[in-house]
Parts: sequence; C-alpha cells; structure tokens
Amino acid sequence: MTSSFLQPRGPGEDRETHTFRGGGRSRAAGSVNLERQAEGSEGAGTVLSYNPHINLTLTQQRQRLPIFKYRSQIMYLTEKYRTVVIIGETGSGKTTQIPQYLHEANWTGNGYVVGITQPRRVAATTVSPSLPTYLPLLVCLSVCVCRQVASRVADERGAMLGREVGYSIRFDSCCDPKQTRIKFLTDGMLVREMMKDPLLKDYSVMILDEAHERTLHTDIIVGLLRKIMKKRDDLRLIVSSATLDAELFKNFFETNPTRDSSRDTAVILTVEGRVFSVQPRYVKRPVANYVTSTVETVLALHREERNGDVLAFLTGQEEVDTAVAHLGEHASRSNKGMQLMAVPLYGGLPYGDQLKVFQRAPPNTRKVVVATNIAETSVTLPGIVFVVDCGFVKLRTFSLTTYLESLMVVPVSQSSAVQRAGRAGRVRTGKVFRLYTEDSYEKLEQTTVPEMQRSNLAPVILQLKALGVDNVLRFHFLSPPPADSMLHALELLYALGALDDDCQLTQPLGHNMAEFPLPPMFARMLLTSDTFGCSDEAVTITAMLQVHHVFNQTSRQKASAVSLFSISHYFRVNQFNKDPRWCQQHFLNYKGLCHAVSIREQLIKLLKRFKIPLTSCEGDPEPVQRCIVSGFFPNAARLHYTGSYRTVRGDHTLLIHPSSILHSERSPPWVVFNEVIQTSKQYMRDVTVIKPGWLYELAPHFYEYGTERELAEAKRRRTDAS
DNA sequence: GAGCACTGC
Repeated sequence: MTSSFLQPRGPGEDRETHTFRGGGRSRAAGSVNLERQAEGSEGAGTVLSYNPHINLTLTQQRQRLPIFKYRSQIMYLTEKYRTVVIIGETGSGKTTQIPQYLHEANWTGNGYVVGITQPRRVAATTVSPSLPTYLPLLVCLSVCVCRQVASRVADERGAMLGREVGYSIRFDSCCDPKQTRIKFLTDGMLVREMMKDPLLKDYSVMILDEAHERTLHTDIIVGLLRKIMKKRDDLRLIVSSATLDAELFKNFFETNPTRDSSRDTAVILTVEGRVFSVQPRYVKRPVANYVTSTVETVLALHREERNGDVLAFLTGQEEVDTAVAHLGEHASRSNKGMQLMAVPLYGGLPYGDQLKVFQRAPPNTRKVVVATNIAETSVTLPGIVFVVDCGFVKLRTFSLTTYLESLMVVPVSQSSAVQRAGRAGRVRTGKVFRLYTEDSYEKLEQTTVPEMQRSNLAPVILQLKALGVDNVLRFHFLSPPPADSMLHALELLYALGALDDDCQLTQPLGHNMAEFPLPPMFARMLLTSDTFGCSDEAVTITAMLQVHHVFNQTSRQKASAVSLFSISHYFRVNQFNKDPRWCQQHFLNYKGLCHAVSIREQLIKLLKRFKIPLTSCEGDPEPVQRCIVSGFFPNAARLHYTGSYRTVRGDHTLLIHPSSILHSERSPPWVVFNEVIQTSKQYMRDVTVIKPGWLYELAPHFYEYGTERELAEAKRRRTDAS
C-alpha cells in the first residue's frame, strides 16, 4: 500500500479535487493516528490520539484538515503574488500540507526544492491523556520537529524519509541533494546554507514557519530574503505568522511603489484552525506577590471549578519550586474532595522529572503543572483546561550602557498572554486566570520585542558579513536594532581581528570565525588555541560552556573551567555516555553532557578543516589561561579595593558569581569572564584567573587605545560621579 | 553567600 494516489500535478491539471482509494486499510489505519501530531500547533505541537476514523485513507485524513479548503486559494496566491503571509491558527495543518500542495502543483519541477524552516529542533512534546502510560516515554524521545513533520509528510506521500521528503538540523541531516523536493530545516540551518548558496538557487519556494516568534535567525533570513528576491523574481516566499505581525511582514516584502493595490506583490491570507475559546478572568486590583497569588488562584479554582488540569506560568526555576512546594503543603492538608498533584516544569529539570508532567494524574486528582516559559512554545501539555498567567516573563536584554546581556523579569506582551491562554483551549473551552487587571492587559505591549533588538549583535554582524552584507548599518532589518548596539558589535569584532580597518571580514581569521557555530569570542579562542599548544583543552572547555544545564542540583554548582574539563574527560573516556546513572550519582545532566560531546566532535571537525592540529598542554594551566585570554580579553575585570570587580573597559561593577569555585577563594586581582547574569547584582560567570600582562601582550590594540567614543564616555562617567 | 527564560548553528 502506498500513497501513490497523490500524484504530482502539472499547472494545467485540476488541483481542487483528489481521488482516493476507498475500502482497504491505509498505512495509518489501526495504528496510532499521527495526523493530529502533525497538525497540532503546526507541527510544533504533538497530540497523539487513537485514530477515530479507523478506515480513513491518508488522503481522506488530509482532506479533513482545515487548511484543505484553502488549497486552491493558496496555490492561486502563490502564483499571483511573490510573498504570501498566512495567518494560520493552531491546528490548521499548514506545516504538513502547504509543502505538499506546492509539490503537487509542480513547484518542485526542474529539481527545485520547497523549504520549510522551523525555529526549534525539538518537537513540542505532548501526548493524549488516553494513551497508555508507557507511551509518553516513547513520544518524548522523538527526535526533532523537523524530523517528525518530515516523516509524517513522507508517510502521507508513501515516500521514504530522506528521499523526496527530507530534513536538515544540526548533528542530523537526512536528505538527498538529488531527490529531496520538500525539505524541513531549522532557521539556523538555513542561515548556514545561505553562506554556501547566497541566492538559495535550489529553492523555488521558502516557507518560514512560526515567523512571528522572531528568533535571531528568522530575522536574519527575512532581511536576506528581501535582498534575494530583488535578484530572483522566480522565488516565492510564504510566511506563516500570527495576526499581529502579518502587516509588518507584508509591508516588508511589498515591492509595489504605487497605491494601486492591484499591483501588490504581497498578500495576507487568514486560515482558521481547530481551537476552543478561552475565557479570560482578570483580578480586580494588582496583586502584591504573583508567586503567592498564583498558589492562591490555583487553590481557589481547585475548589470552585469542575475537573480539568491546570497550567500556571511563572518566570523562573526558583519561583516554580516555591509554588510547587506551597501547593504540595496544601494538597497534603486538605484530604476531602478532589486531590491536587503539583509538578514543576522548567528547562533545567532533569529529563526524568520533565517526563512527570506528561503522566496522568491518579483518579480523582487534578494535575497542576507549574512551568516557566518553556510551556509557552516548546512543550505542549495535554488536557490543560485552566491557565494561570502571572503576567511576567524572564527575558534576555542587552544594556546599552554596559554592553552586557542579562536576564530581566518584565511584563509579558499581549501576544504572549494570548499564547499562554491558548494552552487552555486545546481539549475543550477553557479559562485563563490573569493575575493582572484588565486595564493593565490593555496597556501591555502588543508583541514581545524581537530578539534582534535585545541581543548582543556581535554574532549577528559576523554572520551578516559572512553572508556578503557589506554595509550592515544599512542592512534592511525587519526591526532595526539600536545603532549603538551595532557599533559596539563592530568594534568588538574589530578587536577580535575578525574585521579589518575597512570593516571587511579578515582572511582567514574572520571568515573562519563565522564558520564556527559559536559566539565570536569562543571562535577566536579556538582558532588561536594551537599557538598556545592547548587546542584539545580549548575545544573541550568551549563545548562544555555551550551547554547550559551541566549540573542538576544547584547546590552542586561549584565549577570552574578546570572541573568542567575533567567532567567532560571522565564522561567521554569512560564511555559513561552509555550510562545515565553515573550522571545521576554525580548530579550531572546526562542529556546536557551528551550534547556537549556532540558539540565537541563538531568543533574538532571544523578545526581539522582549518588545519589546526589537536594539541594538549598536559595539565599545565597557564597555556589554557592564556588561550582563554586571547578570545575573552574584552571581558577582563580587575579587583577593586571594595572587594568587587571593575571591568577594565567601561569600569562597570561586577561580582564573582557565588556558584564559582573562585568565589570561596581569595579574590584574584585580575580575571576574564564568559558572561554576566543579573539578579540582585551583576555576577560574572565562568571566570578565569589571569595575569594583567597577558592582556597587553595578547591584545595590545585593545588595551593601549580606547575608541574616542569610549574615552569620551568614560570621561563623562567620571565627571558625573564626581 | 546567591541561585540562569527559551531556542539555534
């Protein structure tokens, strides 16, 4: 049995109707129905359920998707316009169907490919409560959203994954350059492809899925596509977006200079989905403490509402743990009526604990998942009927005074609030309890500030340069970042040797740095590591520092580069990556360590490509420290007599993070650091002891002279202070 | 002596 009833069609053929074979069982019949998996949240959401229409063929299933009735319209608009912005509600099936419609309409003729980008590699995992308990485990191990959606589409086409339908993500690519016609890939992967093929000449149509999430990579792609489409008038673009951003995308790609709308080149189409309504409830007056208020709200709705699981949003791990603990106390105290089961969910949670949120609550028990923003896009929970939204989120911000990134708790945007509420409307009509007034909801920002406007731009600028954008200051950004932020990034890249006096990418250093999937300072450190005779150590430390959750228990967070190095060593040498128990015993995150090992292997391959030999300094710390300085000299700080630190450039006050092993020791006079996190104070993380002489030796251009702007700024600060 | 939202190459 194949799905050969869906033959590719030429442009002249009838595209409105399908024929299908009745009778016999299709491939999917009688097994778990993966259809909703593909349609739920456009592939980002996975809802597994038993096939209710056991005798439906795959074609019939496809035709039942909400998107199906827009098929001819989408095909018409794609031919008439160059850009189609599709406002697609959750559950419309657009991720899996639109590429197939295009394929069937022969957009993949002459060897062309239809590409579909996703902002995430990991599928949003969710399971139907009706599944047996062992199934969630299987589902949660599913590899990635691209693979998942691609294999669904391959199934629907009766094709083998990796032939006609393929996918490409970091560490895992499954496509055939000659045969693949529909290709799912992460947005970051497409940026990499653009470095090799700046005009994307293999593609006839590019679909940007979930573009409203406005990741750095999506925004880079969007700006570049605008350039590409000037040179390639045959290329079509389909942007899948939320309602609020649709106009922004349309106007960005519109090339019609006249007011005559019949000459428009971009258009918006709204596609309805399958969602239930969610009624909002607001508080009468602002709450004093949203954590305790969350607990109270959950308890109140537990008393008053009929059954249905609850999802509560808080901003961070600590808040989540506090709320779960409080809910647990109440649950154990009240024994009459329905029981309460509170489970935490955040990114740093060990894998086994993360799976608990998918377990069904025992009979007569209500499940309450207290989660960070991970539940807003990355993890979709089944059976949620009530949402409690604290109204805040922890967001990355980039300071224009210190030029440091930090995490800050800020009010959510309306689109974020709507997204959170939507989590209650997947099974039946739901309710959202917003811990802010209706008035303050109206005053929230409509959309979240895109990452491009709140990030350190050095990695972005480096990539744009490598992608052939000569004048980044004049690059057409969908949302232009602050000019100051761009200038800072240019200066930093210049200091790292990636750019020359004419602001061009240096050869080979700048070009090679851009090839590394790393922040520029790490890339520079690796590319010079051989001269210190410690590229082996440098590559391991770099890989370990890319992984966020190496340690499971916060109390065990005593770590330095050196101990990270030995953990990595033991993990690899002793083949412990086959044994998660070793990690558990040592409070280490198994998944995180496996990831670090993959990154390490990838980096070693790149070093090989640039003919940098793997050398080791055999335990001598100084070469490693000097090597770190060669990349991280811009992040140098010296001990101030007050006991805190001051950055060498900018004179900003910083402290060593209490989790660092250096914190308990006598404060070293000079250090460099990887990053800063701001909580009650600004803390340096991943700190290395250095000698000041190394700064002048390894980065004389940076420390002998400041830029005029910086000198003026420092002078201004001194005068302000006095 | 405090405690890092989430992705991605």
